[in-house]
Amino acid sequence: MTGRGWNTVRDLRRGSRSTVLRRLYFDGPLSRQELGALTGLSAGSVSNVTGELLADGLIEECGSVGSDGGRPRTMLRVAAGRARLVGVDVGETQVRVGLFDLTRTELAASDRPLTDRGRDAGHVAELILAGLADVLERTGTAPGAVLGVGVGVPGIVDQGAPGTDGLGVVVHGQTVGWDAVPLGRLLRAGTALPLFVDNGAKTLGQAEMWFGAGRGARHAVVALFGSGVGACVIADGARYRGASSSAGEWGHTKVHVGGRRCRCGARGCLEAYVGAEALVERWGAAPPGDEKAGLAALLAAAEAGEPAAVGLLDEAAEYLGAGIADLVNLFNPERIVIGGWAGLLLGPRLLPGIRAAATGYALRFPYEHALIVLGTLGPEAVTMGAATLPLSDFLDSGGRTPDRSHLSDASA
Amino acid sequence: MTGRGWNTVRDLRRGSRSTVLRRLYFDGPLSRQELGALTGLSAGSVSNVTGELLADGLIEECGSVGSDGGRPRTMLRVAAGRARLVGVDVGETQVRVGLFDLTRTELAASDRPLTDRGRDAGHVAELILAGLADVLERTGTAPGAVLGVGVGVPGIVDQGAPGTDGLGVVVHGQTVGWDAVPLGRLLRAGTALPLFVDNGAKTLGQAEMWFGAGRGARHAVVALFGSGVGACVIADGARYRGASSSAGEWGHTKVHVGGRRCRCGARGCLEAYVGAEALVERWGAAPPGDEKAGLAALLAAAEAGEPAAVGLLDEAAEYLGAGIADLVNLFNPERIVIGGWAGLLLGPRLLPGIRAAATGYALRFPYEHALIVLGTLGPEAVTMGAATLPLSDFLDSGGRTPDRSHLSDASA
DNA sequence: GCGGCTTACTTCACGGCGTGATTTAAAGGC
DNA sequence: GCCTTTAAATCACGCCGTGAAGTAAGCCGC
Repeated sequence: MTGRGWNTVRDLRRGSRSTVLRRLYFDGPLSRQELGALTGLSAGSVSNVTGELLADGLIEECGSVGSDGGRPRTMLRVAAGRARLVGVDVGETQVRVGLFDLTRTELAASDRPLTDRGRDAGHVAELILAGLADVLERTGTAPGAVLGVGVGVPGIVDQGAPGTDGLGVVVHGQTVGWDAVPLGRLLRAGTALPLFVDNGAKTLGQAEMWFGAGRGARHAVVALFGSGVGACVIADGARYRGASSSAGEWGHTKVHVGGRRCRCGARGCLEAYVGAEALVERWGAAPPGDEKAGLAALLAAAEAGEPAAVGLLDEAAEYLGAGIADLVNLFNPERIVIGGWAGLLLGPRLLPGIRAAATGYALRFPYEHALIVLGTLGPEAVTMGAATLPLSDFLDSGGRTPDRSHLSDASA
Repeated sequence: MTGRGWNTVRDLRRGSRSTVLRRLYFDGPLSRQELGALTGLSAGSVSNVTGELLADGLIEECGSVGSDGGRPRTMLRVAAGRARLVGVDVGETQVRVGLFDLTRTELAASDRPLTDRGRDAGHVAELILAGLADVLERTGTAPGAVLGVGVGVPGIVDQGAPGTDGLGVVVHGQTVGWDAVPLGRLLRAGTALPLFVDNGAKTLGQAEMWFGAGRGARHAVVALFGSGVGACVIADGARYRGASSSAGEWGHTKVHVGGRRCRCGARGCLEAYVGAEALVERWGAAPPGDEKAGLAALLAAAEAGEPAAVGLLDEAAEYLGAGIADLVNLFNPERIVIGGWAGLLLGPRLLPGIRAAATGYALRFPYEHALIVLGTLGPEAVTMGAATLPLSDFLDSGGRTPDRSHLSDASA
């Protein structure tokens, strides 16, 4: 433990650069003037810092707007083309690799279906590396232009010792049969790019917070409703990770002590009642195999008024409302975003029921301060969310382009 | 929004002073040498900062220890007598005001029973102010020597606009019938001292974290088990408050959707199964009136092997274990501390059952990183916890003794 | 179409910061 | 009594953000 690592005047500068860069990234083109008001920096410092960022090519001027008879404001924005980001979604049926510019425009993507070796981590690592090489080559992107590779995976991600550049990352994915898979090491063997690995649900949540329904909230919970149920907690503007990066396992909250058995082994988990897998299984009338098709069929049956389906969905709304009430009581967020592919599908139908149930189950005071909304991003946002991992690092560092000259000849 | 308020070199100094002061406060006497290693500051800066703090009288030298043939280290510690703190516990039957020195030695205390006007906030404010004047007078403490008054109250505390020095504090206490009580304004009318108000459970949790079973943990949850059930969440070393300061309402987590009715109006809350009030009521064999005596009687009956009592407590352990599993899954803490007066009473008996239940209900990975322990502080720690509120402000500010010259003639 | 006005931005002297090298202080060992 | 060892103080240096003063670049009234 070495204090808080905020000791030197140099850190002050890094902080200023980071603040300015973040503002420009999220709040679009801004003049130096506005930047000063927004960041609390003096006009002199803003000039100084923006001058540096301009010289580094990280930001650029983009026109000017008149100002009431005075000198017009020169607008500044992040230079989109300066660097690129890679996001990877390790899903249940495929591995998707996306290449983005800094303003999250997708330049290329590569989908590779998981074969039956899908549970083999080495195979997954190969697919990731192949997809990475593919998108880099197709877009003619030099490895040095890539800020980093963010990977969203199923399961709990143990970040290992800090400062090892992702090398110590270990993944525990009970549902895909990964037990302490050293994904960091597997990937590091094939690329020298900076690596950032996190749980896929968390990267989707991050995307929803940065670009979707969570924008602007400082305290929020993104509830992810898919085959299972998870959550991504944002406390004071930052992902809340907990002691070992596994915070937010909402799906295994107990809603019926001693109740229905869950795939995690315990009884009475929320997931055992409202997870897509559980819903389809409990309905029993869906063609087996394709979970998404099954859930869509369940929804269609409910829309058609079939009592069993209606009852199941009403019950799911009730349980989700109770689960969300727990989140409201415990985290006191200003916003709850319902995302995930199942949330996207069932959300419009379930939302009124969820709100009604949550109203009854949550404490009045925190509930009055919380807004329950549906996510606005589709499932393809997982890659984008994964790409926010290196992006976040980039913004935190104030736009340091790390010295990666060793990459010039190393292949990606 | 004005950036992060960490802009000037002056803030850097404040940060250094704060870091050094915190270290000295929590990790006892330290030499400048050790201080450097622990804070990450260079030897020069440590000398500089400690010199300043010595000149301000905030710290003092206390002997020296030899060092292997070299110049001996001069030890430094916080000067206990330099300033004083007041902590107030607004309980269900009395108001307790405690005066402490900086090292939390209690110099004086004043208990005032709540009359039947206990639900009247104005009356409570009068008792607090009377107790405050009492302890100050008995110890001959000048108001200017008091860093601030921390008050722990039942209910949810809305801090109001920041920077108003507690003036905007409003308390919503459903259980004591307080609806939007402007406690800040009521107290400000009687004292000019800095005010800090928070939920009593949270102040007790803070005390447990600083001086009790939570010491040293960065991520922890203090589960408070009393008449009702609450929790104090510590994320990354700091109290997690949420959007409107009401985070941690663990007692109303749903353990049985649609189950037993809770005093909050909802059904199936944890509190309705394991709160002391609920336990005594469900047992039915206790003399009415005194809840603590009733719970003690229940415990005695269980120790004597009476089946109804044993069953009730076993069930409570099961529910508490499930509730703690929820906390482990959602917050991923490294430690869970069970506190509160009922926790103090029943803890030793319930702990094995709680651990067994939590093992089964929590996910394996986060549970392996979490330790469930009993609190070590008695209920009188609420006042001490309340006193940590001004203390925390003092340490954060790097030991600024705020300019309160206007207090010299103002009575407390 | 020219001087004044308004607004945006840049420049710069200043005080303050932490660092790291150097110097001074204070012990023990021989 | 001198050398070694360790702790702490001192100081020049480079860098920071501020705030005041100066400059750039448009409008407006005449």
